[in-house]
Order: sequence, then C-alpha cells, then structure tokens
Amino acid sequence: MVTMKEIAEICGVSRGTVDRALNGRGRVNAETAEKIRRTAKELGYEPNPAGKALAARKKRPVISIVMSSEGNPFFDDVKKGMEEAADQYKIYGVQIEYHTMKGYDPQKQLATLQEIAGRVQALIINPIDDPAIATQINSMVESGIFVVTVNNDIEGTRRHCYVGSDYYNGGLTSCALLEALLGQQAEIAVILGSLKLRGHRLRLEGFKERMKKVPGFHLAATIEHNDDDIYAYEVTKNLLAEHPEINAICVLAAGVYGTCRAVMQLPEERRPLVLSFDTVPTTVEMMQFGIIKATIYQHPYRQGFSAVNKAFEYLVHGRLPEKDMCILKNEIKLFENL
Amino acid sequence: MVTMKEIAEICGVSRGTVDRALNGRGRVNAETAEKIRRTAKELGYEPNPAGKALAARKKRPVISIVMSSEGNPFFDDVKKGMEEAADQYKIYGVQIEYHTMKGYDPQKQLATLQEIAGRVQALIINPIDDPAIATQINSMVESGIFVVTVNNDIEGTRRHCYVGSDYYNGGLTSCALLEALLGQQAEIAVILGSLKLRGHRLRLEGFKERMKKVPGFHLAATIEHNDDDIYAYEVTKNLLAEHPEINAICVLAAGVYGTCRAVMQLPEERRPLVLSFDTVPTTVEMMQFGIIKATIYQHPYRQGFSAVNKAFEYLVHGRLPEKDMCILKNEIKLFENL
DNA sequence: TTGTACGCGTTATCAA
DNA sequence: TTGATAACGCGTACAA
Repeated sequence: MVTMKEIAEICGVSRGTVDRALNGRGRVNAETAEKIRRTAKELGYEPNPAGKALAARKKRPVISIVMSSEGNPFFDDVKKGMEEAADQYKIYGVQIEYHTMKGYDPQKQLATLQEIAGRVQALIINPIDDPAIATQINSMVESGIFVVTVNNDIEGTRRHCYVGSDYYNGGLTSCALLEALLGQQAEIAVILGSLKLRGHRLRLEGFKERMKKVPGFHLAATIEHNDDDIYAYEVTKNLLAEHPEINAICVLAAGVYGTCRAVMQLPEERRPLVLSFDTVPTTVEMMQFGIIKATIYQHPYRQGFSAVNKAFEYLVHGRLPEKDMCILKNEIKLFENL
Repeated sequence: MVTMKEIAEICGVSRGTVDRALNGRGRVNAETAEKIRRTAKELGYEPNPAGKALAARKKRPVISIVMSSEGNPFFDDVKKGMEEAADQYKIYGVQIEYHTMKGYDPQKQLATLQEIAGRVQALIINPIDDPAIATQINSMVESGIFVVTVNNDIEGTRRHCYVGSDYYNGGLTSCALLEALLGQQAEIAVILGSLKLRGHRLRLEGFKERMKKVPGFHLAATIEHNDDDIYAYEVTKNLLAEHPEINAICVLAAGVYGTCRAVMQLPEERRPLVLSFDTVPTTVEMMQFGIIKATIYQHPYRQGFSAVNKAFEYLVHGRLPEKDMCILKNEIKLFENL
C-alpha cells in the first residue's frame, strides 16, 4: 500500500505537488508531473478511500433519486435497497433525497429534473422513455452530474450506468419456462402494461424470439392494460370467454392481480397456466393459491442497493463503474423458493 | 453525525477521555464515564468507520479461510467473491490467507485449525461435519476469534454466523420443480454425494417432505456416489438398465457430469428428466445439450463475498452480524437465464 | 511552480 | 485519572 507521502519522498517533492500531479489540478512542472505519475504507476499507487472519505466529509454531496414509484409495490423493495445503502454510507456525508411520483407523465418528471439540476452531484433515475427526458439527462451529464438509470434504461443518452434486469432475456426466459412447464403445444395470451414502455416492448420481443423455437406455440392475443388492475381484470375476463382454447397466460408486467382474479372465476380444470414477473404481495398471494405457477424475479432490492452504491463510489472515491451496465439476473421462482 | 470531539466539548473533557469511556479501556472516573456514555447515546453517536480505518491501519488483522475447495469447481465462484471482497477491503489493512484442501478428512482440517488458532483474528470455514471440528471451533470462538461458517453449517458450535443456502429448502424446491415440469406422476431416482454430509442429508429430507404432497411420485432409488464422477457414471448406467421405468433424476449434489454422461447413452426419447444443483461448467454444458432441464443455484459468489464481509465488519468496525444466519435464496435456472 | 499547514475522526502514547 | 499530542491518507487554502 503506497501513499502520496511516500511517492513525494521518493520523487523529492512535497505532498502537495504529488496531489496536483496525480489529480491533474495543473500548476505543476510538466517533467516532475510526468515523473510523479510514472512512479505512482510503478508502485501501484491507489488512493485510500478512508482518507478520501474523511477529507471529503465537509462537501456533503447530494444524490437525488427520481422514480415513478408511487402506487407500484415493485419499487418498495428497490427503495428498501436504496435506503439500506444510504444508511451504510451516511458516515461519508452523502445526502440522499427522494422525488417520487405517480404515473408516467414526461413533463412532470422533466420539471423535477430541471428543479434539481443545479443543486445535486448525482442522479438516480427510473426514466420515462421520452426524448425530452433524454435531452435533459444529457445536459445534466454534460454539466458534471453522475447519472445512473435504474430498473429501466433510456436510449440516446450518455448516462454513466444502467442498473437493472435484461428485459429481452426476461422475455426469453418466460417463454422457455412456459415450454418447460407445458410442453410443445400452447395457446398463449401475453398481457402487458403498455407497448410504449421500453421494458415491456423488449420482453415481448424476447418472448416472440424464443417462440420461434417451438412450432406448437401460438400467440392467441397480446393485450395492453396500462398497469391498471381493474382494466386487466375486465380484459382478461373477455379474453378467456372469447378464446376458451387459451391454456397459458404470460403476464409480462404488472396488472397481475387483475388478470388472476379473472382466471379464478373459471372452474379449476379449465384454468390456464399463469406466469408472471416480480414478487409483489398480491403475486405471492396468487402463488399461494396456485393460480400463478411461477414468476420471474429481477432482484429489486439489489437494484436499489447497487444504484446507490455506484453513485457513492463515484462521489466519494471518484471511481467510475467498470461497466456501463449492471445487469441483475432473471430468476425463476416457484412458491417454494420465494 | 456526532463525533467524539463534539461529545468531548459537551462533557467538558478531552477526546482521549471520551475514547476510553466509550471503548471501555478503563482508567476513567466512573461518573464522567457514565455521563459520556449517556450523552453519546442521547446524541446517537456512531463511530465513523473512515476514521477508524485510518487509525486502525497498522493493526493488520488476519482473516483465515479454510475450505475443502480443491477439485470442486463450485468453490471457484465462492473464492472469487471472497477475493473481490478482500480487494475492496484491503485499504483497511485486512489480510487474508487461504488454506484449501482436497477431500473431507477431519484430521487434516483439524490440523490446519490448530496451526492457525493462535495467529488469526477471524476464521471463515467450510466445516467438515465432525465432532472434533466442532470442538476446535468452539475453543477458537472462546479465545476471541470471530468464526463464520460458509456454504455448510455445523451443529453444536457457537460460531458467530453461517453464510450459505437453506439445504432443506433446496430439497423442497427441487421436488416442487419436478412436479411443475413433469406433472403428478414420476418414477424418481435421487443421486447425491454422501449421506454423511449434512447438506446432502438435509436436501434429501426436504425433497421427501415435499414428495408427500404428490401421491403419484415414487422414489425408485437413492444413490450415493461420494462426489466421484466416474462412479456416478457407472452407478447411473446400472440404475437406468435395471429400472427403465425411471423418468426423473434429481442430482442433489455434485457428480452431475457422470450421471449425465450415463443418461446421454440412452436414445433421446427414453432419457429421463434431469434436475441438478449449481452451475459449474460441466453442468452448463449439459444444459446446453438439453440433458439437464433445470438447475438450482445457490449464489456462490455472494456466499464468498458475504462471508468476508461479515468478518470485515467485525474486525474493522466491531459490528457483530445482525442475524446468526445469512441465508441466500435457492434460485431456479433454465439454460436461458443462467 | 512549489511547499506548508490544517482539518477530517479515530486510536495510541506519553506526560501530567 | 486525565489531557495533550502525534499519527493515519487525503484535499485544499494559502504562502512562498
């Protein structure tokens, strides 16, 4: 473990000079700077985070979290992960503020971003898929704010990192699971919130791609319900009445409860197999009743924890994430291993 | 965020006194000590780890890791988790030493433990299930060493924490998965390493317990292969010849490859469904070939990382684990979501 | 362009 | 029984 002090002694300069050379703060002779950087490299110098943390303590950097989490129980665990991470890092003087909202109105999210833009050092956002948001994110990155997208990514931005699941793979996995459970023949209904949402689109693409390997799979219907349980209930009820041949329902996003309530109205022997995503309380309840056979889990707690962790590592230690994607695996859960 | 300095000012004493009072180093007046402790509590004082790390840098505590990992690829990921955690913590001056061995000879592990007993501050062990080991662990705990069992627990000890999966639940999950994939009828062979190993026993118990819910499930054979692939191959071959009615094989531990090679010799339409545990390279290969339908994953990387994390938290911050068990979930993997 | 000095929170040592 | 002081590694304001 080499320290700046040691490097200073070796190079015959003061600690201040080493600091300026290594951190590119200018005001240092080009040759000596070069020499310092070289010896630092040779000796494998790495700054000690503990020292950094102590010194950076008075800066009190602010991490702002912007999420459309209200009324969406999936985000309860994401937030728990964020809070526990924040708790672990509070001694470093990092401050965290939450901006939660309900629904996916781009203007509303944009307004929040504009409000915080000049005030925060890092942004963790569950972005709404809209050009105005992308533009705003880019301008914030430009101005030196560290940006992490969480749970959903947004294209066309220079955000530093995405933390979340691989939606396309989630669709693949859902279809593969269906094949494993049901065999080669199925009349399938796919239910999702909205094709306007990038994640839902990607899951559907993955699902369809995997379907190509199973000639006996037929997609009887694809339904959008705008994340509304009541609407999902009505639509599913009509669907099952019109298409009694359906023997599999894959809910690729939210609205799980409404769909399940519709399925429960059928006599047990006529109920289709139901697959879902996530493990919100109502989903767990439906697994307990045997209505949902299996669900795909995308580690919400770890998403929240990792997102805050990336921001923290940058703000306190100046470390950029190794990869610009932190992908958490899609896991399959039966009731037994929830 | 209260600091010792602030407490010192409030109580009208020096930082040194506050240090002695709060850390029970003696040599401090009983009344002032009490006063200091009270105000610290009132103000919610918590020591700043960054300061601690800096100050404790020269102590260089040693964490010793004892594992029967050689020749067992499952532990590759466990070790990777340990190494990355160690890397993250090296600035705190923690030193890590590995003692790996091959096989499960209690005397050999005991000798290692006796060698390190007087020299280390923490022990992370994948314990062999033997009374002599239990006794030695207890005596080490007694002498102030922080002990974490990893991947396998051992009964009758006062180890501080266990990090690993729930084996009983793994058995439950394996059987539930079989039911989901195969329906209510199955002639099953269960294959495991050794009933002398606690984890294997527990998985079998869980499996049998879950079987009670499915009257059509019949356990045709239970086979031990002592974690030897060649032996597993031979035994499986004989088994399949004698019991052509077997349509499901659940490998509850290692020997997966040998079993699969035997299954591959059958014509495709006569091959039983195979379930396994873990995702070692040979298992992944067999999933690619479609021989193994699904496998149960117990987060080896996170086991390693968490175990080192617990030891670190104790040695550097003096924090005991909140719970004496850190259970990582059993996850179900198809080839698609590996 | 370079060096000095202080502060961050904790622990350890030595002097009073 | 106490207090003062130095040290740990880094950042920074200020002096030279």
